[in-house]
Parts: sequence; structure tokens; C-alpha cells
Amino acid sequence: MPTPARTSLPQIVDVGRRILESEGLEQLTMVRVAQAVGIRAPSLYKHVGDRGDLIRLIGGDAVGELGTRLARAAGSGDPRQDLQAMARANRAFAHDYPETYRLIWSRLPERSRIDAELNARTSEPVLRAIAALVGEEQALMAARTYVAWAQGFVNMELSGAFRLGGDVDAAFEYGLDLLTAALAAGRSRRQVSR
Amino acid sequence: MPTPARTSLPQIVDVGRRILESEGLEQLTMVRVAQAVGIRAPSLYKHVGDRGDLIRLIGGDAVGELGTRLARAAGSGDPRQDLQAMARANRAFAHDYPETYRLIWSRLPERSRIDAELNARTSEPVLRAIAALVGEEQALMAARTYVAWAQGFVNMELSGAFRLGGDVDAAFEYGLDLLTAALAAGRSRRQVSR
DNA sequence: ACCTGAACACCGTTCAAGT
DNA sequence: ACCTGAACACCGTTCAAGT
Repeated sequence: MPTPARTSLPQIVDVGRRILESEGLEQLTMVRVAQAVGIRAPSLYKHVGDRGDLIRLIGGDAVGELGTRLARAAGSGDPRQDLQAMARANRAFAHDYPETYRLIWSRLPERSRIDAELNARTSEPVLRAIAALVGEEQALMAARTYVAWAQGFVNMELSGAFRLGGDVDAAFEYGLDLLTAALAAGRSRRQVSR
Repeated sequence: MPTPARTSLPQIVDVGRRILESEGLEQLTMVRVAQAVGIRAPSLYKHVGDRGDLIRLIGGDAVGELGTRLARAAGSGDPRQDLQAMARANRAFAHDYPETYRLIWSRLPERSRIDAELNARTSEPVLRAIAALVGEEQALMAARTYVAWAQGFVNMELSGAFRLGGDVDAAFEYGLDLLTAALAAGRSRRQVSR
């Protein structure tokens, strides 16, 4: 006689992500998640392959939310403004969910197969805005430059690497201005040379 | 009657770093390190506070080596050339020791974090080259922009985030050119406006 | 001084047995 | 179908006892 499920995969992922954020990745144990969800650890394996699988699912959930935020930020029509809005949205997401953000960027390879499509969808608005700014041929290299900076800045910030004082917000805006201006200038230069 | 030590802290750190690189952070267990060094796990605690302490020591060792490489790369006297050489040296270090590089930049529990003093010493050659390029007042913000990109690019590369094809080496050089040119141009603009 | 085995408190995971 | 307790193989860490 089948017993009704006391939980569900979405609930497990949701609760797991909450534990990750409030207690850290180390505390995201099978026992801890099971307890928070009202079952015993072995029962978790009816919903999830193993702990790595659960972590991957949480990462996918977060990437999806980040993608939604980025797409929503890119609403202006002006590629330069969109790029700045997306960089700020990315940083805001990292400030809202620091542990989750760190997970997204540190566990990418294990997740890649399953989330390849999701990841492509997430990076799509960035690529489109970049392409509008620098042209199709340079778009990929330019996007990698922009994303590397945006992710690297926030990663350093979360890692506590900015220890020499100074205004971190100002440094972010400084870098953002520098990059978007340089990318836009690269476009102009190329157009002039034609 | 005292028994002679069968190992030493430097050897433990060295062997530990080798295990980290060849087998990954998860496999860097006290049992594994003890075995590789010829003692039992409990004896490790005569040399090291705990596992977090060992990880911090390994990270410090790596940061020291990275700092040496960066300082050695900045030998030309031309700040722009020095900055490019340091970015390439940073990337080369990451390719030589990917696991160790990730450890350096991932936030760790407080006790595992790299010594602040050591970190400042490592970033000193970068700050000096940047200051020569953009002036003292902008140096810190400019350095944060440059380092965020350099670290972020390599981090994405190591995480397998560059999945849309294209030439990653070319993207690195593209970003490096864009950034150094933009930083140098910022200096010029400020000078002109005086 | 340093090293050891024994012991403890965990954790991920499997599995046969329950409903 | 899902849940459970028991069990196993680990791991970090402590500690009294060895040399």
C-alpha cells in the first residue's frame, strides 16, 4: 500500500537552498535537509540521486532565478544601459544570496550537462546587448570580458578580497563605466575604419 | 624520551598541496595527508591546528608563489607591459595549479582564510603598475577593475564556463588589450582636462 | 617531543523491511 | 510508492598511553 509523499522535489530544493544560504554549504547535509523537510535522510534518496545531485539542483534553481533577473533588467532598448543594469542586477543577486552565488560559479562543470540549455538562456540577454554594442564578430570575446569582470568583481567582494579600504560601490561603478565605454569605443573605431 | 619528528610542517604543507592538486580538495583528508607523510592522522595535530588550518597554510604557500611570479613578471619598467605580463603570469599559474588557484579565491571558513598581510604583499606589484598608469587617486579602483577581470576570466575558464566555442586565448588577449588601453586612456583624458 | 591506537561524534549511502 | 531503522564505510578530532 503506497504511502503518500510527505515532501516533494521542489520543496527539497527550496528548503535546501534556504539552508545553504543561512548555514553554508558544509551544513547542507542530507540529515539536515531531511530533518527540515520532515523525513529521514535515507528517504531523501527517493527524490534525489545523492548529495551532489541535490547541490546541482539547487544551483540550477538559482541560475534560473538569476537569468530571470538579468532578462528583467535588460528592458531599456539601449544596449549600454542594459549592460549596466544587468551587471548591477548580478551584483544585487550576489548580495541577496552570497552562498548561492558562490555555488553557481564554483560548481559549474558538474552541472554543465544538465544545465547547458539553462545556462545558454541565462547568458542570452548579455550576448544580445553586447552584440548590439560591439557587433556580432566581436560579441563573444566582448561578452567574456564583460562577464569575467562582473563575476570576478562580485566574487572578490564576497571572498572578502577587498581589504585595502576605499569605496567598493564606487569601484564597481568605476569598472562598469570603464568597460562599457571601452566596448562602445571599440565599436566606433571599427565603424570609422570602414 | 623524545622521539625525533618523522615529518615537518613544510613537508606537510608541500605534500598537502600536491594532494590537493592531484586529487582535489575533497580528497585532502587528514588520513590521506598523514599517510602520504608517513605518520597517523592524530599525529598531524602536533604540527597543525586542524584541517582548516592546514588548508589555510597550503593557500598561503600558493599565494606566496603566485606573488613571486607576479613580481618577477613585472620587470619591464613600462606599467602597461607589466600589467599584461602579470595578467598572463596569473593565468599561467592557474593553468599550472587549477585546484590551488580555486582554493585561493574561494571564500573559506574564517580560520582557513589567507593571511591578510601576505595578500597585501602579493597585490603590491599590481597596485604599483596601476598607479603608474592611472595615477594614485584612481589606483585602487583601477586595480580592483583589473584584478576582478583577471581573476574572473581565469575562474570562468577553470569552471568550464566558456562553453560557446570560440578561441579562449584570443578572448583573454582581447580583454587584456581592452582593459589596459582603457586604463591608459583614462589617464590621458584626465591629463588633458588639466 | 612526537607518535600511536582507541574512541567518539559525525556524515553519505545502501538495503531489507514496514505501510 | 514512499518511508524507516539498522548497518557500513568513512572522516575529523580528542586523549591517554607509549617511546
